[in-house]
Amino acid sequence: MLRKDILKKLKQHGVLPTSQRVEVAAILLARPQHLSADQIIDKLNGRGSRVSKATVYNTLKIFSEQGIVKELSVDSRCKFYDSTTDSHHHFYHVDSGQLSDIPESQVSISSLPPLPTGTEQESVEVMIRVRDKGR
Amino acid sequence: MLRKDILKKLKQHGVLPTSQRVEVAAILLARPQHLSADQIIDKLNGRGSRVSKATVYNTLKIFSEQGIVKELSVDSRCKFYDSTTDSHHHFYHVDSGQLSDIPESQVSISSLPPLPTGTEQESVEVMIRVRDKGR
DNA sequence: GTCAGTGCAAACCCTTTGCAGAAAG
DNA sequence: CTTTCTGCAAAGGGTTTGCACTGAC
Repeated sequence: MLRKDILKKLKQHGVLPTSQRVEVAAILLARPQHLSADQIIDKLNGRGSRVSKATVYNTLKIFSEQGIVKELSVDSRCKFYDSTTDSHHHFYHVDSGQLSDIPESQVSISSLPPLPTGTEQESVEVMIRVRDKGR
Repeated sequence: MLRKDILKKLKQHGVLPTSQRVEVAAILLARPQHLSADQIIDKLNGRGSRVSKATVYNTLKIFSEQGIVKELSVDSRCKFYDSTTDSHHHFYHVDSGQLSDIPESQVSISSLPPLPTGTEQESVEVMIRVRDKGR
């Protein structure tokens, strides 16, 4: 994603594009991926950017509140931030903790239960947990 | 669940049924439900049981390792322990953080993607996120 | 100038660990 | 008796908060 498009995206979502926010966005939005705050901090350090830990956390919180990224709670140890905000499904590799996307089109659900009274559906997500063969 | 059946269940899973473990099991296995460690501690205190925080955590860890309960990571703030260990699906009420079960039979998935090479399926779980209507 | 964003460290919360004492087989 | 479990307090790891400083409009 080009810097120009990142600036546009942040503004579209009502987020002031400060240099630190653009740096975080440039890493996370580079491709469809799932990164933890920690992984993002490592990547920032790797490219010589100086963004403090707290700012990364604050930025990710703002991004997910504004719908720029999607927060995932798969592992109770840490949150993951998904650069793909559309509804989609995931493989979760339990041995490595690695998440990967499954396009919505590759899963079809033919029946669902009625929703609890007074609620409306926000999303339906399928998680396929996999492990290394023959463990 | 009767105390006698709890003792049996713990033994079946190779867990020594100490009094603290039986107390924790009695609360969690009372009905199909999802409780956090904290909620269990509150309930123990409420009924006047004296089980330390660390012991509750250690006990829950042992229970989930031995398949007596199922550990769920829905909320990154805390783990939930599910008294239903069979494969099943969940509603997640995003406003309240409340989880509820969906029997496996009420969801049918008609197509799934191929698994990543070298992996085997551990489980397929559907999470339906719902929110209060007209928020 | 004013208001929002940043950096740092300290605070926080849930969970795990270490160790001495207690209990189970 | 030996091994395992318990309780407490302290450590741990990820995340959030408070506050002075900096920077944007």
